[in-house]
Amino acid sequence: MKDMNAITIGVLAKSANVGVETIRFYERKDIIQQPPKVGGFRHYSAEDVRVVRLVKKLQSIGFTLDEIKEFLLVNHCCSESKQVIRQKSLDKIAELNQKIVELQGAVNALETFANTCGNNHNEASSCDLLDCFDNDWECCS
Amino acid sequence: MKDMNAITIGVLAKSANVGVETIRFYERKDIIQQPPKVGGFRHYSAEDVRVVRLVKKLQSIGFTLDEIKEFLLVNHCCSESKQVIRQKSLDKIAELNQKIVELQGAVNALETFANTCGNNHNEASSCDLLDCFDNDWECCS
DNA sequence: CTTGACTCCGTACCCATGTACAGGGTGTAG
DNA sequence: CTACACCCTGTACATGGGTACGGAGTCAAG
Repeated sequence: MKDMNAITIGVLAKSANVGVETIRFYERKDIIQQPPKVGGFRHYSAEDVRVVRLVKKLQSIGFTLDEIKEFLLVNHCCSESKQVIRQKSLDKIAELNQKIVELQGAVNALETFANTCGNNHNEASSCDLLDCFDNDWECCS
Repeated sequence: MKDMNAITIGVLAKSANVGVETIRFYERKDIIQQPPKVGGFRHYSAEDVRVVRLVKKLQSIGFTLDEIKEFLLVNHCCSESKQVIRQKSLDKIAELNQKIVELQGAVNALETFANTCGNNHNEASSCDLLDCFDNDWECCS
């Protein structure tokens, strides 16, 4: 008798909007734990869906899979480990804030570019990408 | 008689903070133009330094090399092409603004995490990454 | 004229992050 | 029973963005 509410790998993949192969890939890489198997099939919990979604979220804000692995590993651990991950969080916050500044600079540069260059038909406009981006904001990596 | 101020590939690489191989790689990929050669050696201009730096800047704010290539190609072109790149700039601005919002959400989540979880010695603290990130902000990719 | 730092080209290799089979098993609906 | 959708393991391939290496040429200083 099959539990129709069972979260199989396909269901998990769909819920987290990734491919089935990606889930298996994450398990091979120890980013997520392989769940217990029922009849040879992986049997996930609702929490696993949240975990995979978190992985994608962290990835989209610039974490590598290795960093994500570390965060997830330490997350459920004892408090001395938590101090480690707390520091990493603070570092990451600084990094993200730096990135936000950088992106804001890029938005400004692109706006200048779009306004002064693409917006008119003056072929001799002196503005080009180099000039628009040649301000004093720096890229961080 | 060698011009000691000549910008060789090594000088360019150092000025732009990349490897020599990276420059050659960019030339193979037509991201930057191969400069005239003097005695068989590539001979760059000051503008080339700006170009390579721009490439790294654009890359760091999320452009792929293909996108960068396109931007650089169209940049010096006639005005109908400029309308194309102008639209692409506007699209990119929207994308970056979206990313800024996302990063800001991430900063908030990480701050919550750092404050409520790593900051005390309460092992039973219910807070974990999942909870901190489980708000309604979405990741865009 | 030799040595050392630099360059050339071409090709092969590397890492991160997946994606795609091949060849098989399982479970339920018709 | 058979078809079908799904799952398994293992391995190979793909893509973006470099990085390294072999074997050879160039130049200026000692």
